[in-house]
Amino acid sequence: MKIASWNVNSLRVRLPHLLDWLVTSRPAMLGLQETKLTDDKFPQKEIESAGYHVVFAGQPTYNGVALLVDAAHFQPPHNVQINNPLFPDDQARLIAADIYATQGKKAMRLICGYIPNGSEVGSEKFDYKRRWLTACAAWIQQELVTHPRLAFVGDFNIAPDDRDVHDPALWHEKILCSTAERQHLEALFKLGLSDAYRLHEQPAQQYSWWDYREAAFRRNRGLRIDLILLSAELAAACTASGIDAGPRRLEKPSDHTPVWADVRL
DNA sequence: ATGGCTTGAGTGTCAAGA
Repeated sequence: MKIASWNVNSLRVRLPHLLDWLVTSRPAMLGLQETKLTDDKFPQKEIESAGYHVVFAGQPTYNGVALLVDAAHFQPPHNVQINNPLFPDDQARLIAADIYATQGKKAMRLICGYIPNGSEVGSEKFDYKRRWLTACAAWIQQELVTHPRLAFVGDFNIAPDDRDVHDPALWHEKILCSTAERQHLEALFKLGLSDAYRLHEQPAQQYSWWDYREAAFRRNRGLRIDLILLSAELAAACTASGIDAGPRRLEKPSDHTPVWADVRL
């Protein structure tokens, strides 16, 4: 069963890419970020026609997250939580749900997050990112108490270490790569979550995001900032993980590409 | 080099992303 995450950078523009990817990759569960749609404009029918249950939380212009679950194997999401109950936020950045198999067995708690970008180290938005991440860790800690099988997927807007950066010198202590941001990620690891990508051997220089400018994708000047974090129980059941750069090669792509982990459920 | 693309909003041009 494939668990995946994709920052689509406008679901209105990227819907054809998403529908194609659902057919070719058939993820069991998928978290989307940057849908950039209000809920009245969400393409629910198109996604349901592709065989997926979907829940979503949007706002005008920015942010927006969604969870897709394969309707052939799972019930519609239960106990849907939008945003962090410990952190009042007018930005739509988190959605969580309990996922049950059609036979009734609980599969996991699935959380999709669009972590703030932070703009620039030391800026007001950077401060928001840090407060957001502190509250996020407190909430995840609570969630793990009741949900030992937990997957937290999303655009974390943090490259875990220098292996995840095309040019570590260029990005040294810059936004997405600063020590402070990496410590927030470490705090999530200390709660017992693992970066699914690093559970398995991986080719060097694989990234999940490339700037639209200066032919960054062609030159593979990217960062790995889209992650699948698994609780210990799910990490033990993770058989493979990777990044699918295929959608980044299409016409009018998202600047992010899907990341995935295979988990025995 | 603070640009360089892309999106949404909205019709001129800017904010925001990473």
